Amino acid sequence: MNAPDKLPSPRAAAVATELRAALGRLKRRLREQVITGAHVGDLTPSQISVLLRLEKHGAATASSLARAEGMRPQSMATVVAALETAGLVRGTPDPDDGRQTLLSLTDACRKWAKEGRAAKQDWLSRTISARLTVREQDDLAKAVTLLQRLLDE
Amino acid sequence: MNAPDKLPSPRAAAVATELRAALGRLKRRLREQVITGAHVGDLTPSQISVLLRLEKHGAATASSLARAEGMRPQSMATVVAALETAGLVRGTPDPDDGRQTLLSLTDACRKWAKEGRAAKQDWLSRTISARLTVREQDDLAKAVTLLQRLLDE
DNA sequence: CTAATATCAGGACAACTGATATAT
DNA sequence: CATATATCAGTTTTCCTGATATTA
Repeated sequence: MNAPDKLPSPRAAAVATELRAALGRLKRRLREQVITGAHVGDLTPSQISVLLRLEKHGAATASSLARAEGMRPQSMATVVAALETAGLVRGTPDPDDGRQTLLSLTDACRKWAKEGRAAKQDWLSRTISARLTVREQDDLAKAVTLLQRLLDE
Repeated sequence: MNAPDKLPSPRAAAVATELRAALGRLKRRLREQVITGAHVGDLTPSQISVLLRLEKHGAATASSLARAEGMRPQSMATVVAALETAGLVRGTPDPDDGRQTLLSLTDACRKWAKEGRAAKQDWLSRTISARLTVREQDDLAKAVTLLQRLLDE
């Protein structure tokens, strides 16, 4: 992959700095949208992440989700509770292990995601679509996979 | 640029979703570092953003910084206060307008940034350097400028 | 008894809103 | 007086830690 340097290259440091700055601004912008817009499509990043994971890897317990997301089980419980009241996720007790509650997407959620209704009303999607060329959208997508690799440690 | 569609493309929606998810995880990881590590290099994204802006555009008031960052003046005041106690930023009263306090980087901050000492001890920089090829770092940098364009509205 | 899961209660942090003082 | 800046105080959100019950 890369030379196993102990010290980051100046380039890496610069990218990291700019990325941090952009991160803060993006976070504020997203929250702004969540608060002002009454759109269902504007879920918190944590909630989105959980839905995505359930869709990709199937049903899971709250604890395993918390581990996967690098979050405490108690925090994940809050996220899951929100998704349950929104009707996007459903919990069924595991017949084999009474401690666990298996979480899965509801049909309503699948339909909702498939139709893309959520995303289309979403500020970030709209902005990406409006201000970036298709080529640039590809670049951004590639960068996101790079980010995911960093986060999977 | 792009076709002025009212509805985002499916691609844009997908990128937005993944980006949101990555955002949440990255945010948690960064905070973790800020808390555990006593490194000076680990500032909050807001603080980084302010330093970057002062370096690029020169001295500014807290209010103008707040406008530029899309933040409330009161919130910015907290950020600035933290930077002042860290000795990275200094406020001098505007001789022409007694209401304003002009903020500028201290020499210590410039030196600190120039040496890159801050960034080199930083988790994000280290990880980018260690887990991404130089080519991929370029891709990431390009994507960050795209993000900045989105945020400048 | 030990380990894993779920849940309740309280705390820290960074943003927010509202209100007030001061200077132009 | 009207406007802009700075600041004080309280609220919200999302994560955190600690403690406790339940079940395998």
